[in-house]
Amino acid sequence: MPLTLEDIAKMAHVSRSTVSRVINGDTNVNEETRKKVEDVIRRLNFQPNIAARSLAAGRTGIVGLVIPAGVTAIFTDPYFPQLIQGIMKACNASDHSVMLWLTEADYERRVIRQILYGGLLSGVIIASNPIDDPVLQALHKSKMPFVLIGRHPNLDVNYVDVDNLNGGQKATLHLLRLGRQRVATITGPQNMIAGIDRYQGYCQALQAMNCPLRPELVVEGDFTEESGYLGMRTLLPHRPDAVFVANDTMAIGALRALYEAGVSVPQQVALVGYDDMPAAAHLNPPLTTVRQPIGKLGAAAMEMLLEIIRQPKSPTSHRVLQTELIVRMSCGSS
Amino acid sequence: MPLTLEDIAKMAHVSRSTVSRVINGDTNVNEETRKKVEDVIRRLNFQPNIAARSLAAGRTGIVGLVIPAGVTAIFTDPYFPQLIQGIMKACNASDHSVMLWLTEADYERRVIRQILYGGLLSGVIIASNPIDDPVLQALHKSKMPFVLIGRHPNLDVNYVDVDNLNGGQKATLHLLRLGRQRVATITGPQNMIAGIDRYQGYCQALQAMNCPLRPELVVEGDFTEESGYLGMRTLLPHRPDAVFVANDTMAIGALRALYEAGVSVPQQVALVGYDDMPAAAHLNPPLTTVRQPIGKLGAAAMEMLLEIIRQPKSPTSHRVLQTELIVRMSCGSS
DNA sequence: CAACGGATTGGGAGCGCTCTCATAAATCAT
DNA sequence: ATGATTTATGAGAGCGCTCCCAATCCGTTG
Repeated sequence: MPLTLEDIAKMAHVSRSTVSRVINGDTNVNEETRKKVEDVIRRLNFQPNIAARSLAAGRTGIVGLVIPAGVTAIFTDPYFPQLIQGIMKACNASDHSVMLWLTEADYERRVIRQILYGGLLSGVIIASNPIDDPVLQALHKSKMPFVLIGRHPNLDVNYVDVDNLNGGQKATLHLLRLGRQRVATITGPQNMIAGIDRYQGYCQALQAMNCPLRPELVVEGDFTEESGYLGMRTLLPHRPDAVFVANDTMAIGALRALYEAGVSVPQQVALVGYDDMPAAAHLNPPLTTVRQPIGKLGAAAMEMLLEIIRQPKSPTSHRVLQTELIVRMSCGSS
Repeated sequence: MPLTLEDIAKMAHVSRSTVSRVINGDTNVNEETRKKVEDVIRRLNFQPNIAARSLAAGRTGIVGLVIPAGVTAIFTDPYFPQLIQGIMKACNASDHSVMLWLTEADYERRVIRQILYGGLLSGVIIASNPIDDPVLQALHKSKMPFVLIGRHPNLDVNYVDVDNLNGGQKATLHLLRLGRQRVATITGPQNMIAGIDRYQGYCQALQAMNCPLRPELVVEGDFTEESGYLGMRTLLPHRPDAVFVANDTMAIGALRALYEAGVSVPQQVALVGYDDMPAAAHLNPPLTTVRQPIGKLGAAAMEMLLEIIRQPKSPTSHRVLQTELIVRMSCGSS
């Protein structure tokens, strides 16, 4: 039913080869012939069979996007959709398509196999939250071009990231400069680089201001609302007067705990979040937070991947985007 | 570099055909032979080339997921990730893969071409928000198996949906039964079926309770926070004592408008939202809302699609999931 | 004992495309 | 005018798989 190269060739009175040349932009085609063929293609709405092309040529114009499904937090805040949107924009612009893989542990081996040996992908973008993600490991050992979203502490891989260290630092410094004495933090999971880096930023800010790092003012969360709520309850007895929460979703949970405990924000406890999710501006009080350019991050990843596919042997490349502190009322600065 | 059927065949001392049979679960294989072949496959981590299989057999095990990118609201609340997650779960379980397409208007024609003529897809799930989505139209005219998420008022197509009419009805009735006299609504866009149905539910509830439908108590939003805020400001002069807001994101906006105007919730104005997004429980006051089983909806869509792929000529099938009213404080019922 | 049938297996064709090579036509240098 | 080079096109092979048909083997049956 669908048309083939041969059909187009017949209609344009040329050979299959010539049609192929036209489609792939080969320069060795007579201008007139090209016009003729392009005409037929447009008129019949012809689309070359992707599978056949893939088989014959090896390249496919399809990139994989791998997201670990274990991270439930990803599905409660808009990080993930924004990321995808950024990637897809860049994809559309470069005439590529995306295959999506949510890797649940049960299917991990299959996913790896399909990605590496299925022969369908030109490259992969992997939003690898856990540092020791098996898919990442497999990818790293293979020669499949790929880009990691979020830097990796040990592996020498291509990545794009936001400057989480600096972001955590900015947030904490802001609270410190406002005169807060006991600045606590609810961190992200310490097996994810974003969680680690934001926490390191917190530590460095304390150091820079000559404040002691009090272990009782540090609790680890996992980016979920629930863990923010519990974290805040753990923190409360130690009387913090400010908290840097490593993402907005946890900040919402923290806010709930504070509200229940009758603690006023920002008077008694100031709060700074991270992400600037849309709801942040509309919390009560509006949340001061660190904004990260998530859409841009996705687009940057895609651009980098295309570059790597084009130039497979180039040295690993990194791209780090900056964050911005959005001051609202929860930090009590105004 | 990657292995082929032929390689496996050689190692197992059988023919390419036999290996193919084993892989595809053909019963006409000697038990012993099967074991032997499966062994080699497992040992070498062999994965048949998807492109080649697709080319030879026509079927691919890949389904397309089409989401119109125009709908910005999709990216501010977790509807979309939850949907994807539901679909992917069903996909993993059935050994299928997903290609993702966000259709921006600029690339619509290309997307349609690739989906229909690329030869790579076994079927398509389309979350068609606008009723007159061109991709939907094209799909409907083609013989590509597809399932629509959200029913369609005119087209006879396969779909899964939640019972938005009933949901809107339940929410409105709840307010009415609480004794509210002037129940307003901020609707979703009236070119999306979800927006339409929830509004119809509102109308039917009024009717059932013999309340007049007052046009000044109805404003149309577009599912964004901003439109909820503006909608509420439009409504305020007409002194509603309750509002059914067609999604939680708009409810957050409405809440902000009420807060700014110094109107107390739920004392002066009661509020019910729709979606039960995770933040809903943590707003101030916690939001009464209609919960829909989004993940299940995605899984149901995938299951239906698999069914249709298997039985292409069966009559169109529909599946409607029910909603649940989650009562919290914003409706003032307790 | 020849003919027969089912259970297994192997081989060939072909899916629609790209790529290399051969050919033909056109251009250039000598 | 002849050979050499460039430009434009076509033909054939082959990517890795599935599917169909033929071949083989074995146990049955008349």
